[in-house]
Amino acid sequence: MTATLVPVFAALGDETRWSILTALGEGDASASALAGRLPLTRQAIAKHLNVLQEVGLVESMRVGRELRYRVLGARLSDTAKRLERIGSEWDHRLAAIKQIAETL
Amino acid sequence: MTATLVPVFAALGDETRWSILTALGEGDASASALAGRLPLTRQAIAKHLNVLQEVGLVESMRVGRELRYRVLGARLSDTAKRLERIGSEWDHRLAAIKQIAETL
DNA sequence: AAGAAGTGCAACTCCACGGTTGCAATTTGT
DNA sequence: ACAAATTGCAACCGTGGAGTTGCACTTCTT
Repeated sequence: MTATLVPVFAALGDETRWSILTALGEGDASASALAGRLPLTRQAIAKHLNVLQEVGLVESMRVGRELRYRVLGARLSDTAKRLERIGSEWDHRLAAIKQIAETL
Repeated sequence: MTATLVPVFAALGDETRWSILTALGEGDASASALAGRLPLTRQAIAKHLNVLQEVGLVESMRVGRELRYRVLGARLSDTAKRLERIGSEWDHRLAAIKQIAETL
C-alpha cells in the first residue's frame, strides 16, 4: 500500500498524467469516458491509469461493464508530508555540516 | 526561479538522482568527487546535476577549478507545500461532488 | 614549463516509455 | 439471441533519457 516514494514522483512527473488526474477531478470516470475528453486513445489512458493505480494515486472499482477510477487526494497529501520531512531534515543536516566546517 | 511543478517531480522520479542527492547531503561536492563515491561516470553525474539544477533542487558555485554543488532542502519543502495544497483541494472537491451526487 | 586535476562538449549505444492499431473477450440492453 | 459498449491483451513504432567513451580546454601545483 505504501509504495516507495520515488515511483510516485515518477508518476507525477508527466504532464499528460496530470491532465488525466485533473480530468478525473471533475468526477470519477472510466478510461473510455476520459478518452472522450482528452486527445488520447483509450489504451494510452488505460496505461496511465495503471501506472497511477500502482503507486496508489488512483483507485478503481467495477460498475457494471465499466472500470471507474477515482483520484485519491490523500495519497498526494501523504507524499507531500514525507517530502516535507525530507526537506527539513536536509536543511538541518546542512546546517550541522556548516557548523562543523566553521568550527574547524 | 519557481520552476513549474511537474519537471521537479520528473527530476525526483529517478532513483540514481536520489543517490546523488543523498551523497550531496554528506556535504557539498563536485561531479568528480561524487564520481569517486558512486558507481557512475563523472559525465553521467554531471548530466544529473544539470537536471537537478534546472529545477532548482541544487545550486552550484565555482571553487578554483572545480564546480561544487549543494542541495537546496528549501526547494523540497516548497514543492511539498504545493503538493499538499493540491492534495487537500482535491479532497474538498471530491467531497463536494459526493455531496451533490447523494442529494440527487 | 609541465603534468595533474577538473570541467565542457559531442557522438554513440541501449532501452524504457508514451502512444498507436488491431483484435479477442466480456458484459449489457433489447 | 444479437448488437453495442467496454475492457484486455499483444505487437509495433518513435523518441528521449541514461550512460558511456573520447577528446579538447582550463586551472592548479610544483
